[in-house]
Amino acid sequence: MALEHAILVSLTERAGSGYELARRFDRSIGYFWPATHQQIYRVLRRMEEAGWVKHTEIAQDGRPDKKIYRVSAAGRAELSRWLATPDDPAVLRDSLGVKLRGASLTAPGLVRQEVERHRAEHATRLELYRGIAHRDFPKPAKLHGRDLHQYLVLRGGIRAEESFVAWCDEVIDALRKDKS
Amino acid sequence: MALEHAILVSLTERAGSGYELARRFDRSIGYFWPATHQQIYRVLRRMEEAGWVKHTEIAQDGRPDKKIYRVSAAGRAELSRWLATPDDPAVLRDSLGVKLRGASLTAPGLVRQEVERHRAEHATRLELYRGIAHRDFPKPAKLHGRDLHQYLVLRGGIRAEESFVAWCDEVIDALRKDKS
DNA sequence: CCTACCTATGCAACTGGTTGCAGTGCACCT
DNA sequence: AGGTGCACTGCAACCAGTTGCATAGGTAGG
Repeated sequence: MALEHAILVSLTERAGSGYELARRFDRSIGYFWPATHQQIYRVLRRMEEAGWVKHTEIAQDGRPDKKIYRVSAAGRAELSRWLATPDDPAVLRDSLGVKLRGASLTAPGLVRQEVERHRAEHATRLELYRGIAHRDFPKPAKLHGRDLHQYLVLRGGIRAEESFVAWCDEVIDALRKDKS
Repeated sequence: MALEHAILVSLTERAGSGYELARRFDRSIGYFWPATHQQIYRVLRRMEEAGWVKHTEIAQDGRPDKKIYRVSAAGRAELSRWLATPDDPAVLRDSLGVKLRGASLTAPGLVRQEVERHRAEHATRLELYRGIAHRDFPKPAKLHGRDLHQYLVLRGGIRAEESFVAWCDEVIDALRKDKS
């Protein structure tokens, strides 16, 4: 139920079209709340019906018209309401855990390879996050307000990936030793 | 798409009814792949149609009849196939990140309180996991095969919760300092 | 005695998210 | 000239997961 609110946060920072939102999600919020353009379009329409956003059509030449959405007063109110409402902590859900539990039901080494694959992908994402942190927030101690919040979210991504990679290493190591 | 496979893993370890599976999910696999009894019943029926499991009805007195499911040869084959198929790494999806990004749009301290709440819940879960690890796996260095795999999954949960709690502390600290 | 919870299964309605497809026109590369 | 890819919107079908409810007898506690 937070996609609406993720969109409200993003549109509050800066108005934009569904397409632009999808790009933004790909590049930043989406690292922590993924969404496809389909979903964004659908939710935007629903949000407009609820009166949380309104759009103005912009004709462009050379490329399709676009609809720029901006947050209404009702949308701001809804966002405040949501920010003040506690919600349940997110749960872990990773098929790699299931595979690991079933590891002894297949060829030795097979699941280890899968763990290695995941490790590599998470390490790549970690590097991506670290790059963003380095480029966009070179002096984290000086940050305040919105910039600080954005940085802290990124820190969450970095920590999550770091710990995932470390876990993969522990698993790979243990599986290697177990086989010998 | 892994619920089927989580069930296959669990039923391979030991046959059981839908209800029992739901209990087991609550107590162990479900920490890493949550599922309600509704979903389990529905998926079990689908799996039986696919020929992956079959059930035998057990009449009980005093309590309702139950259907004990066990994995068929086709189910074992499907599980092997799945174990050998790579899948995409799980993505982070936590509304707390969205709230943090919107923190400056509301009263100072409000989002910090929510982070504190989440910290407390994750810390509780961490203690739960540590307790299980301590009780069920007192000598981790000696583990092999299935026990080792189960332990490693638990380690993943412990690491994830540890890193989440540490992140919360970082966030709480930074938000406190920012306000002054 | 009454309430509340446990075992055990299940239906129905809904919400959220994914996948595949479709159309338009420009820009770039070969 | 032809293909790929980007910008921009959207429909339709599907899959996965959640929530609320129903049924039914047993056991434990106030």
